[in-house]
Amino acid sequence: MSINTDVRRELAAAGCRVTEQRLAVLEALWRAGDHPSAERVYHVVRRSHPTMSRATVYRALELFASLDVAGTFRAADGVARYDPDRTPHVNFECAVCGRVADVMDSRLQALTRRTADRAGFVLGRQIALRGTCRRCAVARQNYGRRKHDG
Amino acid sequence: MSINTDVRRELAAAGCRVTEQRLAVLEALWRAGDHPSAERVYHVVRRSHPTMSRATVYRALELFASLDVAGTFRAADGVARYDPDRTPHVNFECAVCGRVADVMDSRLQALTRRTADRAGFVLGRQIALRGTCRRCAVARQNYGRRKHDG
DNA sequence: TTATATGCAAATCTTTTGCAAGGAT
DNA sequence: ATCCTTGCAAAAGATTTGCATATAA
Repeated sequence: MSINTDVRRELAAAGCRVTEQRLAVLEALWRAGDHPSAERVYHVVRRSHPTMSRATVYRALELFASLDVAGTFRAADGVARYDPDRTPHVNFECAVCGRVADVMDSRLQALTRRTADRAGFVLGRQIALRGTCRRCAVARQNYGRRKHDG
Repeated sequence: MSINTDVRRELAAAGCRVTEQRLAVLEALWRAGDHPSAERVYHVVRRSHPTMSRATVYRALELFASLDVAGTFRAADGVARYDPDRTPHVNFECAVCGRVADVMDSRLQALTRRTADRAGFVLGRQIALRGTCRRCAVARQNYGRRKHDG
């Protein structure tokens, strides 16, 4: 049971058609590596499907996200990012540079889910935490408090 | 020492000028209530300053965020939100409707910060967790798995 | 006085949408 | 045969930017 097979099943269950384009977007999402934007997926998919349009890529990614075949979140710059990895894990997102670190920590996951539950929230498979990566934190320490650069 | 005074100091320390507009945006940010967008702050500030431009509001909010006078994050819809509350707390953000629940949980905060530290991340005063609020989770259960609505 | 901030309008950038043609079931 | 998808181009919506003018320090 490949991912491909799983997705075919998901699509069928949702009454959606299995098209060449959707499968290509899915593959590109995996190939694209680390939490790619729609634009990045578009460029990767273009290598094998030079005529595919942006609209199709955007629509496929949105469909995958709605079916929970892919995860999605907005980076600090407002651009949507997609994540094909549906294993439960914690994402630390850097609010400055956008870098994302995947962390498996079952204790954090358990406590987080319990607290969310008390607050009336349900967390998805991916738990997202926004912060600043050490590199950006250091850079900010050195230059940040001096002067706002207009 | 009012917030106003604090911000005057912050601005001065950064070499930025204290203007009528910036103070008005700050006040509107507090008045606007729950995690407003720039557009919302603009409308609130307009009530007292009918000639102020959107650009000024956007610039002021960005400045406040960069000085850590306000918190900022992107809602699921890609729109920037601002938060004047700089007390350490956890924000649960609903990825579907955008609702945000503020939670004070020192144990979660402590564990989260410790884990972040191990992953090479520094968390800000606000820790953001993305999930689905119960209302949206229930709605999804009822309608979600049926058919993707084009 | 002098660098910084504002207002306006235009530009930019991501994402969405209407519609006719193509394709899956 | 039917209804979903695609591609294209235009639209939409948020945010940013260039520039002349106004203003805080």
